[in-house]
Amino acid sequence: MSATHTSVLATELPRPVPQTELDACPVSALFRRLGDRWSMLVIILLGGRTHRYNELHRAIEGISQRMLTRTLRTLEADGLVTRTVHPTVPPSVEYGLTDRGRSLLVPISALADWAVENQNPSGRCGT
Amino acid sequence: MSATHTSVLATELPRPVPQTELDACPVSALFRRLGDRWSMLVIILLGGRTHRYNELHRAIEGISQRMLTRTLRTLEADGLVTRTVHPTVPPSVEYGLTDRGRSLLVPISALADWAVENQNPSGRCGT
DNA sequence: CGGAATCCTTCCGGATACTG
DNA sequence: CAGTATCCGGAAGGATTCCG
Repeated sequence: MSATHTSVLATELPRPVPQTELDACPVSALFRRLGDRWSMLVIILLGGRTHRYNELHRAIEGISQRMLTRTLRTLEADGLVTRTVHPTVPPSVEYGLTDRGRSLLVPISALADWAVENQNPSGRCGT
Repeated sequence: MSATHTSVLATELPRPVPQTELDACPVSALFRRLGDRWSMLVIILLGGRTHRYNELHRAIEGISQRMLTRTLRTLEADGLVTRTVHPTVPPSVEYGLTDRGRSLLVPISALADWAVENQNPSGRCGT
């Protein structure tokens, strides 16, 4: 295919973003991933026990159906959350943490301890 | 002050968001706070040694001046980063971590270990 | 009950230009 | 050198409606 042409009309991108090693930082990527509005709250709630969809919806209080579904689906795709559909009528869907999800709770709780001691006062998670 | 009037032309907000206990979760708030595009990278870089402004600007490569300044100022306001102005000419500004900032690196590194083992392969931070 | 689809607003963050 | 000021596009996320 005409080899390495590097013509003036270059096909290469006009430097959209040089993230060659930006998101290569794993902990930065993880913070970005879980730093959205709801992911951490869902993980912490599911860390206690499994929850059904509407159970999460009421427990979090303020999340929209749209965002609850999106958050759960993304966490599932990341291998942190399990989704179990019970084919009853009406349907029942139960969410929980995977082994990886539970293993994440360990460093999370270390960070939580730091947050409680160093940041805002009166901190509870609503669990 | 005409007591609790609650007039029809109420001055109160139309329910902006019921975050009574949403951001009350300290670890969720911390993730939100550090889950932006640049904060973690800046913290990690400053964890190695102090840096001058343009030093950070070149090291991160992709951050705009606007966001670098904003990120540093917010981290400073949170008591995680120090800002030292040397009144030379041309001016020189040095950034570093506070004691609190360094203490944060401990639980961060635990999370970093988890991220390296469980998430994306080939992870380095560019330090 | 547990969503999906659509619309609409807010805000994060990049690009650019200028300054002490 | 170390910022500030302004403009602007895209992504995040809420509200509402409809569906199996």
